Amino acid sequence: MSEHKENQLHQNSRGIGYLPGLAMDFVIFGFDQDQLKILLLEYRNTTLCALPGGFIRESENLNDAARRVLHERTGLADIYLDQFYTFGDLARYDKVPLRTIMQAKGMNPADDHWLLRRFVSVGYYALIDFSKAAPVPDTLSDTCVWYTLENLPQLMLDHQAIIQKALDTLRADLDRKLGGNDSWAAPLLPESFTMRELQKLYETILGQKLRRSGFQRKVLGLGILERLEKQYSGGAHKAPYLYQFVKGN
Amino acid sequence: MSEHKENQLHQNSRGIGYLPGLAMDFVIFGFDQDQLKILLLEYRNTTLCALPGGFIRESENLNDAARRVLHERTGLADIYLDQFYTFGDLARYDKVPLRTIMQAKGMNPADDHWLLRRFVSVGYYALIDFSKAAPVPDTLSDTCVWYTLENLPQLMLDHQAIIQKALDTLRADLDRKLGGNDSWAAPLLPESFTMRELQKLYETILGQKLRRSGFQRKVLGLGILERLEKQYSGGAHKAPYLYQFVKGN
DNA sequence: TATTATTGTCCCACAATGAGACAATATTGA
DNA sequence: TCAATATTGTCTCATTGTGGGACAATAATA
Repeated sequence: MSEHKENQLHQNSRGIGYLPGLAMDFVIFGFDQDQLKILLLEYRNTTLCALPGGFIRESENLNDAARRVLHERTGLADIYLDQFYTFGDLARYDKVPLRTIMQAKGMNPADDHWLLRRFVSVGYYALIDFSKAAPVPDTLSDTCVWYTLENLPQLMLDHQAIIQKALDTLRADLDRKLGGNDSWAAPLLPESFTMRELQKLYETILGQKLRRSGFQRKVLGLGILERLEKQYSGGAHKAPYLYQFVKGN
Repeated sequence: MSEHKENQLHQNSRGIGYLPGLAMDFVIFGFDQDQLKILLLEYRNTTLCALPGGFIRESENLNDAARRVLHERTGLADIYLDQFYTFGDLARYDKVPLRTIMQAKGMNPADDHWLLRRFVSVGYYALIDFSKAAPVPDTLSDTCVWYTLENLPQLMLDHQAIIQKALDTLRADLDRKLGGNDSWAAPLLPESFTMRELQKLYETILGQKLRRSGFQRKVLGLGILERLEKQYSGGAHKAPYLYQFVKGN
């Protein structure tokens, strides 16, 4: 829930107020070396990790706030961003780890400190270009770290469940998103890529192997790929074609 | 937005507080006479209609609040309920119609009255048994009225867009929901029904005609229907079988 | 120059789907 | 009483999509 954010007061020093009780959490996916990764925040002096999150300014659209926070955390703009669920269980909110973090930061918050009150959190997931991201931690956390999906650390609150839900949504929407003529996968891959790389991406997101011929047949049939010249530099085998997503349709 | 709810104060007379700035809106679907209908609230002395909505108590899970409000508005429990999107645009919130409604109720709210402030609203849609619902208006509205989808009146704020989004989600999820062994369609149909009725329901939700033989083949193949004896009472034609959803799986 | 790993393509069996044909049969009305 | 009518249950056929693998082509390596 991102209750850990850049300003320690609900009304920051420049007088910009945030909506009370409402937060956003981000599941930021990147793809590197055949692995799907997620950006997490770590807190020094604690073993706690959390999803990046943020708050909504009083005169800011919810989705604009999401883009703003994502830009602040990754340095990236024009991101593929999807709102997937809003988490509002009471049980999800546990004061203890938050207090631990704040105390590790030298704070001694009262029981009714706004950061310790209940939050409802809107979940977004984003697909970003791993190679272009320049992750920046927020003021409460110390580092941004990419974690592999299969190797996640202990997470704060219900962040594990949020990631699971994001992944479920991403998987369920994969095929439908492909049908559309929007190359959602573009940020996860280099400018041009081989069919194998694209298939690996699919397999990693879906968590299952796909058959080579079937995958090629299907994805080429969609007409979203443009075939380039071959690449003569790979391994000890026939050179694969390079592809890129057809632009601007 | 549902900023129009049972208590005029954010802290009601019994001292139960609500989360500030957060609301829920409901797109309540019913099915009657081959038509998909939506439950709307009307305000006397105004031409305004709105979706039913509600607020979340300070110590209440978000999804519990949704079930509670739905029960208050329809008298029904154990409802099929799906959270589909959270609406947080500034533009969606317009004070003018709300003030009109409150004034029609004899109120004269100050500019910073809590009901006139910005709300973020979590959208839910529900599928309910039209014949068993006993709609009850809230304190700000005067009547509950079922409207046909194709014949919606002018709606407050962004409620038209909320309905559209709910419908899009419902359509997109139809087939996936079928795959699961949960008979989501049950509340929309009588206890037992003919294949034609089920097909009509599908066609109405999807907004398109389906082929008879294909529909039968597909839906029977799912194994979610139990065939009963024939019904001898219909029109001037061969009697159709009756079906019901197989229970408890 | 032979080996090796991987690629591009093709093939076949089978399942799913689109579109329709046709006999069966309650009710209606002559 | 019985033909007409509207609808139903089922079947067929062509077309398309999918699972699973075969096979030759070929860039690097040994």
